[in-house]
Amino acid sequence: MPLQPDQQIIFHIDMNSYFASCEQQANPFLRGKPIGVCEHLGGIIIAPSIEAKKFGIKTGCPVWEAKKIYPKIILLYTDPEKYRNTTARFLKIFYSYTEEIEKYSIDEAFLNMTANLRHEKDPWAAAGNIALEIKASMKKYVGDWIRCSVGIGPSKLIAKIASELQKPDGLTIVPPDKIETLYDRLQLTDIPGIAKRTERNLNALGIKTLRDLRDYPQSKLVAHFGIMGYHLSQMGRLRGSWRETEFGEEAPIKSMGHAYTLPKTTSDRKLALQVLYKLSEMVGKRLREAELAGNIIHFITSDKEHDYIGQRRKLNYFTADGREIFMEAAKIFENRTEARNFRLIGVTVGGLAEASDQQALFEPDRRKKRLTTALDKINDKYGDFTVARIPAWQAREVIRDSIGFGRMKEFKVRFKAGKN
DNA sequence: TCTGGGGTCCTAGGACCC
DNA sequence: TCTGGGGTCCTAGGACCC
Repeated sequence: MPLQPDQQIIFHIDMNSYFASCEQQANPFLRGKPIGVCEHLGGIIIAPSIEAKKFGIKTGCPVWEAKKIYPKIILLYTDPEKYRNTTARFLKIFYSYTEEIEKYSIDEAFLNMTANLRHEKDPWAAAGNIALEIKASMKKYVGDWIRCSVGIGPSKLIAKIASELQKPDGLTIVPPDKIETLYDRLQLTDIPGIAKRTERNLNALGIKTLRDLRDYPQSKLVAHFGIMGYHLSQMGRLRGSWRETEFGEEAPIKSMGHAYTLPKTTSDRKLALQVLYKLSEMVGKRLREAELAGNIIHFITSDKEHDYIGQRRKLNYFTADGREIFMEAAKIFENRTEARNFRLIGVTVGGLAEASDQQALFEPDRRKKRLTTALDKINDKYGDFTVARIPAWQAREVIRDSIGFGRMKEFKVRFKAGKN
């Protein structure tokens, strides 16, 4: 039966064990082997390969535990650029089918295929064939080891749920008349938007299954959860999803930040400030590259017990200057004297606007702008932190000592403002 | 050896304004 | 005499996603 005018066919395509697969694609030696991608060895496995998953190593498993489960696991550090390049390649394939794409994350996307299938006699079967075609193209142009699971349904929510049902290398089609069968297969936490916390709250109301949620009076959910109750009720009916955005529109970037987990918890405030300085410069650089500037500085730290302390402050100016970001974040840090032990340090800039729109507020000082541009050029050429400015305040020492911190190069270059 | 790093959205209270 | 009501902005924190 052809599609009704108001019906849609949405694909959700989700890469399997993405970061690990990219590594296996890049290096034949790793193929077919249990590997794990991590940020550092004291951390967690961000992406176990399909082979590692067979041993029971899951995403989020601490590295030491993974080693206990399978001592010969091959560990690799993340290589974001590699993953971004691979993503660009599979998106190119998707765009050859439709412009109506929502990039949901680095390894998944929604495709609105309605227009492609509108005139098919059996659009759902035809959808399956297109999915197989896309998979074949992926194998050919992206690589054998980048496998994906495709979910096809009448809405983003159903498509997303469908793609989860069969992994790896899956294909699951859920036409409208099959939605009902999902209730036998899904738990509350299989619905995107319902995680542990919400599940616990629902359980407290006697809601244990997705059917329970569907049959629970919406008015009672709203009375209990406020607007969330309405969304939960919709989720129980497998309708909508409040996080959905429009197809084809790039969502503007709202915040940009970096965080770093120290190898060990420390109470050394100076070290924490050094980390903060480096992170601030990294954020500033990214903002400038994106031609953005922001006016909200959000500093965050957590201790060994993962107790987070965060504080944000709105500035009366816009900035994309790492040094300014650092000084504002450091002010917040200095005020939070109750934070004594540090494991994680983070800084995020929000309230983003396009730098060109904010020119007057953003860089009132043209000399400073020239300086920033010149510094960026040098650092692009010779590596980050080849040159850095030292602010004339009490943290001068912090920044001076930061040169050489972590991956920074130990260059010290005298640099005068305005001469380049 | 004891849990990443990038984000988004929502809430709720207080300040402030008219 | 015994405390309006609506709106906006700001901020910290919670929950969730990949």
